[in-house]
This record gives sequence, C-alpha cells and structure tokens, in this order.
Amino acid sequence: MNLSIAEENYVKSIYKLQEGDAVVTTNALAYELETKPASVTDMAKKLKEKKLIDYEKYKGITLSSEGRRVALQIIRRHRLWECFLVDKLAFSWEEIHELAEELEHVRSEKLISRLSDYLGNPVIDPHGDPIPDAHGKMAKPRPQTSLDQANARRLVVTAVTDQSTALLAFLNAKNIKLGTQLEVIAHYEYDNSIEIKLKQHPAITISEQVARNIMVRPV
Amino acid sequence: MNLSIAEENYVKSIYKLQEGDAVVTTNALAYELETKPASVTDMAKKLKEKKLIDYEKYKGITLSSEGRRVALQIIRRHRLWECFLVDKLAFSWEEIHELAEELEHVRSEKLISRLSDYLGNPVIDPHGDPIPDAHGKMAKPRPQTSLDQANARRLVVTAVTDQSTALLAFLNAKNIKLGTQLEVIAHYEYDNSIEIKLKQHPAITISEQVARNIMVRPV
DNA sequence: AATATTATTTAGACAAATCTAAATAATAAA
DNA sequence: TTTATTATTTAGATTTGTCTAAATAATATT
Ligand SMILES: [Mn+2]
Ligand SMILES: [Mn+2]
Ligand SMILES: [Mn+2]
Ligand SMILES: [Mn+2]
Repeated sequence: MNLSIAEENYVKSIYKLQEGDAVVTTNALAYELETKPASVTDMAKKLKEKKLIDYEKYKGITLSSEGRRVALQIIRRHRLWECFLVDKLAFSWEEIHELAEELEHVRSEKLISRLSDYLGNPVIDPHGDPIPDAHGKMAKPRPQTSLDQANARRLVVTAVTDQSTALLAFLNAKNIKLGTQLEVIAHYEYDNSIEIKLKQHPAITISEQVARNIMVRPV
Repeated sequence: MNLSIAEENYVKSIYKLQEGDAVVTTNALAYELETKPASVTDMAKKLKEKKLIDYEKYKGITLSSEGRRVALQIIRRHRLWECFLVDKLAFSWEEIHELAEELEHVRSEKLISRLSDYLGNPVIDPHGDPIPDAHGKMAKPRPQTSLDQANARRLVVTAVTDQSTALLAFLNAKNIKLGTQLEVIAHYEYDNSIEIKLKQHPAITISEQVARNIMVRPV
C-alpha cells in the first residue's frame, strides 16, 4: 500500500494520541496535526477505506493492526534519523525533530536497515524514546515517572515527553539532558514548582509545567 | 521562496536539459520528467510567475539566474546524499539515484552543510559528477570525452552520463567503476563496438551505446 | 505556396488535501 | 427533560498537479 506523506503523518499522530487503546477524537487529532476538524473527518474516511483505522461517524478513531504496523515503521524511521542527526552530524536534540519529520517519509527498507546498522542499531532516540526494530518491536521503556511525581530524591533523566524546541532549549540552558543526574531539594506547594540540584551547578527551581515533561527514574 | 517537490524536480530537470544555454522544449522536459507536455505547459506558467524561468509561448524554457541558483542547490543536496549513501551506508552506485531523488527535497541549509562537512566536503559524487558548493560553485570538470570518441589508448573512467540502474548494473558486472583504468584494443567499424581490456581481466567488447555513456580521460 | 506533420497550448476534468460556513449529533446544564 | 453547549460531519469551494482530447502554431514536405 502506497501512502502519501499526509496519510503517514495522520497515522503517526493517531498512534501517538492513542497511547495504548484510547479512542482518538477528531478535535484532538486536528489540534495535534495543526489542521481543522473538517479535514480530519475527510482523511478519516480515506484511512478507513485503506483499512488503516477503525472509524465510525461520531465514534472516534483507532488504528487497525495494519495501521499500527505502518505507524511503527514511520516512528522507526523518524527516530533513527534523529539518532543520525545527533550522533553523526552533531545536531542538538531540539533541532532534530523537524528535520526527522521530513526524513521519515523516505520509504526504503534497505535505507533504514543500513542506517540502523551504521548507527549501531540504537534502541532509544536522543529524546529517550524507544526505537522499534524492523518488525515493529520496541524495548519496553524502563519504569519511569514524570519529575513532578517522582518519590525518590536522587533521579536520572530518561526522556522528555514534550519535544517542542522551546522546552528542549530551556533544558539545554539549564544543562539538563538525557542521563543527567539530579537531586530533588524541595517541592513548593504554592505553585507546585520543584527545586533541584545538578552536580557542579547551583540549585534551580523549575515550574510544574517543565517538571511534568521530564521523565526520570531513581538512580 | 517556498517550492514544492514537483517544482524542484522541474527546475532540476530544466537545468539538466539546458546544458549551458540551450532552450528546453516542452516535449523534452515532459519526456525527462515522465509526464505529459500539457502538464509541462501548466507548470511553465507557474515557474515563470515565480520568476524561476524565462518562458514565452512556443519559444521554450530557460532558467532565470534565480532558477539556476535554486537548481544548483538541489543538485548539491542530491549529490551529497549520494556520497553519503555510498561512503557511509555502503550502497552501490546504481541504487542511490532514486533515494537521493527523495532526500534532495529535505530543505535545510544547516543539514546540508553539516552533511557536507561530515563527508569531508567532497567535490564529486559517486557517478563522477561535480558537487556545487554552498554558493553554487562547481569544480569545472576535467576535460573528458565519451569512450567512443577517445583517441588515447590508455584511459581512466571519470563519469557516466546515463545513471539508469540498467547501465550501472552492467558496468558493475564488467567491473567498471569510477577510476577504473582500461586499454582500448580495437574499434569495430561494423557496429561501432569497442574492445577494451581491464587489468587482471580478459578483454571484453562493449556496444556503442555503452561506450557513449562512459566518460574517460587519458591516464 | 499549399499541405502535411509535429510541437505546443488550451479547455475541461479529476484526485488529493485542505478550508469555511452551515447542519447535525452528542453531551452537559438547567 | 428541555435547552444550551460542544463536537463532529457535510456541503461546497480552493489549490496543486496531473490528465485527455481538441485546437492552434510552428515546421517540414511536396
Ligand atoms: Mn512527517
Ligand atoms: Mn525523538
Ligand atoms: Mn527529486
Ligand atoms: Mn549522481
């Protein structure tokens, strides 16, 4: 089945919003793809026709098993290109998402398997997200929680859930990256901000919004 | 100016067919792009509107200076990706053209300049074609002739003009690649075929059609 | 110079992807 | 359980890139 770039982007976004088994709503998908609900309805009909999604009027969207397979391939391509950009071309993690958003649409099994080999078959991307293998199998992510809900005091950063340039640039400025170890000093109840300390750096206070998007596990 | 993939492909093909200063005809461009003359006429109007080409009804097409600039950027991207595929991912020269045809449309100055650095700023691609630099400057190709017109006896292969998978696969089978040294044994007048000999290989006879597409210079 | 052939353009249509505005369905509030 | 609000879909339009068939222009042939 030959999918257009638009169709691939829809499938990928549906996968992302599904998070397991939840039904994806028209509005949520429109927001995610920065398009209009009417456009989503149009595309939903096409993707249903192609048997990539299950969809009934007013009932929301879920991926079919074929749709899931396709989504995982696209995600694989996306994340491998991200690894390439960071590991080989020395891009930083906030610059790569947009580029990978385009590179992911070059469809060639051979290209991607060679790229993966070339990169040493990585299993996580520069944002800490797992990379599906050629069969769509992903390493189950190690148990992790968002920083605002972590109990332990000594933590290591494992991923970021929001990959906006703005957040990643903020984290760069504060020297926080994947693998960074930090210690929670205090929770401030007033605004749910959190004071943390990185080795060799003075303590800083980060907002709840930032903390929610940093995934951590006990060191 | 933001060009679509289709527009980029047109500009690149016009550049290729122009070969210096010749006017490009509607039919030639349609054939090159595997489309119909009517479609070319439609697109010519759009590219003229965008000031990328000079075009008057029935008078053919030439690139404007802006069009030339754009074409050289696309060619740069195409050839750098070809280098990447061969040098880093171990593709062979007949597989890379199609992939580069897609990769060339990822527009990012930064990506391409980093890629170029990463590859050691190569000046020729795996087919022997020169790679424009960031300003569109290309190394003037060293004087070369097609194998069927070469006078010298000892020659070295510098480029191939036809990059079809079929020709490149044929050359692979005969162990002919860029830099291969060969000796012309005989010209056969009957069908203009040429007998050549590679070091450590028995002599072989190649057709005029093949010889026309192999570029060489005296060793 | 008239006629035939070839090249190019136009007219009109279509598919993909999108949009706005209006209609309808689902859900929440009164 | 009506009524209001929100979510979703439909109707109809637009843009981009393409096509076929017909018309016209340019060129070649007689
Ligand atoms: Mn994308
Ligand atoms: Mn990522
Ligand atoms: Mn292309
Ligand atoms: Mn090439």
